[in-house]
Formats: sequence, C-alpha cells, structure tokens
Amino acid sequence: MNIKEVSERSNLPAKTIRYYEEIGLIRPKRAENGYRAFRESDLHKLAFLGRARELGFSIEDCRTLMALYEDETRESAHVRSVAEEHLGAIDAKIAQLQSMRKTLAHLVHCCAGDNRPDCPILEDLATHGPAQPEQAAR
Amino acid sequence: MNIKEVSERSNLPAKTIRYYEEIGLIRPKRAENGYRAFRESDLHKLAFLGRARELGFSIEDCRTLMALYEDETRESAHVRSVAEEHLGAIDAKIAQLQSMRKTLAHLVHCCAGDNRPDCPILEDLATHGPAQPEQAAR
DNA sequence: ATTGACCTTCCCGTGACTGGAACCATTATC
DNA sequence: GATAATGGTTCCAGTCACGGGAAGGTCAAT
Repeated sequence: MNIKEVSERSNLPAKTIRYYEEIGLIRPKRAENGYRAFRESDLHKLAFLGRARELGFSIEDCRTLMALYEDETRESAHVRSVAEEHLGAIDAKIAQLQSMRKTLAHLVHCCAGDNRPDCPILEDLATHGPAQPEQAAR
Repeated sequence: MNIKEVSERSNLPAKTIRYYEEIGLIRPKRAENGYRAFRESDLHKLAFLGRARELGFSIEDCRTLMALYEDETRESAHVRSVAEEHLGAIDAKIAQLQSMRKTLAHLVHCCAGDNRPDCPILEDLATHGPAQPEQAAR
C-alpha cells in the first residue's frame, strides 16, 4: 500500500502519517523506488493512533498506549492509570473553560451591542486585572 | 518603572511583557541605559491584556479589543461580536471535551485495572478507528 | 573591587502538525 | 516518444504564546 491509500483508509492526512513515522510511532518498510510500503499492521496501528488522538491523548500517551497494546504481559491497571490521568486533565480543562464561559456569557449578556461606545465587556477588561496566581498547594 | 515592578503589579511574567512589546501590543519608552521605562498607562494596558488572555481571547483578539478600548467612537456591537465569537469557540471546545470525557469515562469505568492484560480501553482504540471527517456544511 | 540583583538581546524549544518548494516515479494520454 | 497528471519523496518554515537559558551590560550595596 502506498501512502494515499493508507491515508484514505485510516482517515489520517498523509502529512500526519509521515510525521508519525518520523517520530517513530510506525516503521513502514520501503519499496525499491523509495516509496513507503505499508502493511496491514501499519494501517492497524494508524487507526489505533487516530482513535487515541481523537480521545485527546497526547502523542507521548499514544506511544505508551501502543507499547501496552503490543505487550501481552501488560497489566490493565497501567492502561487505566494513563486513561485516568488524561481524564483528570480533561476535567480540569473543562472546568477552566466553563469558568471563562460563565464570565464571558454574563458580560456579553450585559453589553447592549448597539452603536454606542459604552461597553461592560471593555470595562471588565480594564478594571479586573489578571488574577494573582494561587499559592500552590503543598 | 522597570520591568520587574511592572511584572509584579500586572501579575505577568517579564518574558511575557517583553513579548507583548515585540509584537506591538505595548510601546514602553526607553531610559538612557536601554532599560524599558514603563508608564502607568503601560501597566494599565498590560492589566487589560492579562485579563483578556485570562478569558481566553487570542492575542489577535486582544489587539482588536485594545484598539476598540482606545477608540472613543467604537460601537459596543463590535466588542460584543468579538466576544460572542469567542464564546462560540469556547462552547465548541467544551462540547468536544465533554464528548471525549464521556467516552473515556465509560472506558475507564469498564476497565478492571488489575494485573491482567485484558483491557476494554485498548480494545476500543484497536477497533474504533478514527471517525471520518464530516462532510462540511455549505 | 566585587558581589548580586537586575536589565538587555538573541536563539532554541514546545505540540502536533500544516503548507509549500523542489524534485523523482509512475501511469495515462496524445 | 513526448507530455501531462498524479503520486511519491525530502526539507524548510510557520503556527500559538510564550519559557528557558546563554552572554553580556548596569546599578546599588558591601
């Protein structure tokens, strides 16, 4: 298989597939003309990677998960802990976005949105400076 | 004011302040020794920027918002539209994260997390390839 | 005279790609 | 056989919003 077919069957851009090879996530063979020669197993790995990326795992997480996938002696606890950590990060991100959303929605609601210059959004920005970083918990 | 005082009073790292000057968001004067000489107005702008960044506005949005802030003839509708667009992006991001979260939480819940290799998380990754990109709406 | 704290610029690295240039290989068409 | 279209290759640069660190100048205090 050449890269285009793999790209279509994995729903990953060819650029991404080359990048994954560059960083060692896949190791397709080469044909005599220098073209990458993908096997079904490469395609399978790419689908795995695509799904993991879709769930928001970092490339490094993907590397770990692939290694676990290929390790018959893995413990599911290991996989689960990777997923749990990622889940925690997602939750933190959601909370942060919801906090932004709340403030922003309020400001947008308060803004007349007409041809006059008065604007509570700008007033907020001008008066509520950035928050002090919290003292890190020990 | 030198950069350290401004950094402390604005709660922005000195690196960030220099960066904001580099990209033209602020234009502090210079003392004879080459040090940046910040005025209160620079500090005010930095606080404005810090707050806008805290609400997730991009640097380009910040540039627009600052320009509107300084434009006495602005229309609040303009400010509001910038904020609404950003709000929409936040909502989209939240929805995407919640979708990930849902799938991931389910998988984590299903995974025994013990010393055996069987793992529904890896099974999902191996079998549910990446989604086809939706046909873009016209 | 020498610390030490502060300031400066400059360059590299981040994550996960994307775009584009320049060039080689294969296949189809005239 | 010449040409064009399509596909492949590598390499370089750019994205976003900074952060780290080196090399060196300035200032206040000891």
